[in-house]
Amino acid sequence: MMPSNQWQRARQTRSELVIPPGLVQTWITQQHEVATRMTELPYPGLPRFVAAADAAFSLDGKMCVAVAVVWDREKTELVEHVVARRPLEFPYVPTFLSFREGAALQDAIAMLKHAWEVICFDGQGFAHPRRCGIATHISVMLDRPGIGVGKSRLCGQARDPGLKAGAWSPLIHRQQQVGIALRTRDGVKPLFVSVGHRMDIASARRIVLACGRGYRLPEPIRIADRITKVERAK
DNA sequence: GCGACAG
DNA sequence: ATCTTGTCGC
Repeated sequence: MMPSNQWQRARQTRSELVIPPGLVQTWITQQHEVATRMTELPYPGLPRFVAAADAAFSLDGKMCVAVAVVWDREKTELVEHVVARRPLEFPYVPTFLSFREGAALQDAIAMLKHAWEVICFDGQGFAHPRRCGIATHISVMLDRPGIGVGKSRLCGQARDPGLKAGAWSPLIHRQQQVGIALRTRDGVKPLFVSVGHRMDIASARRIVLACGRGYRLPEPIRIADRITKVERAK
């Protein structure tokens, strides 16, 4: 049967993966339901143990390789990292990233033995058309504080923040602030930070900056990203 | 109908 | 995300 959506047709040639007819509608329903359960509240102080989760593909492109780490912000050192693998079932379709990578990421997070207080994700949280990016989706499932850290924008518009590290500007989507564009390093492209769950944007900004070690990405995500590229070869 | 579109 | 060469700047 021919794919019904243009984006599905465009992607399947390269990915070989197809989304069964009707599944997208149930995904949209799930996202609305999960968004309903998200809570926004200030996170007091700064967490000592910050987790992060990131994913990559195996070299043959058939597996999702997920890495979760726990980083000690006070000692600025990695205390744990774990790896989980799952077959890729769906192609990448904008706004449905969590259905492609979410299961593997949750497997990895569940493997962590060390305690953590906040978790950072590579992708949007509230800054999503249905306010349910991967950071919100997984954080709500875990019912733990989470932050979305995107390297690029999914939706909304933001003025370019000042050039100095720490500068930021609100990210607005449909008259609503959904996150911020945050300059984490002088002169480099800003990050798009948004709330995942049990968090507010001021706290998220504070925490992301507190995890910075002079690079664009906060250290826990940068470390997870690096491990991910080593593990995909195995 | 057209353009935009996390990883 | 992944592929992929040289190039610019500290």
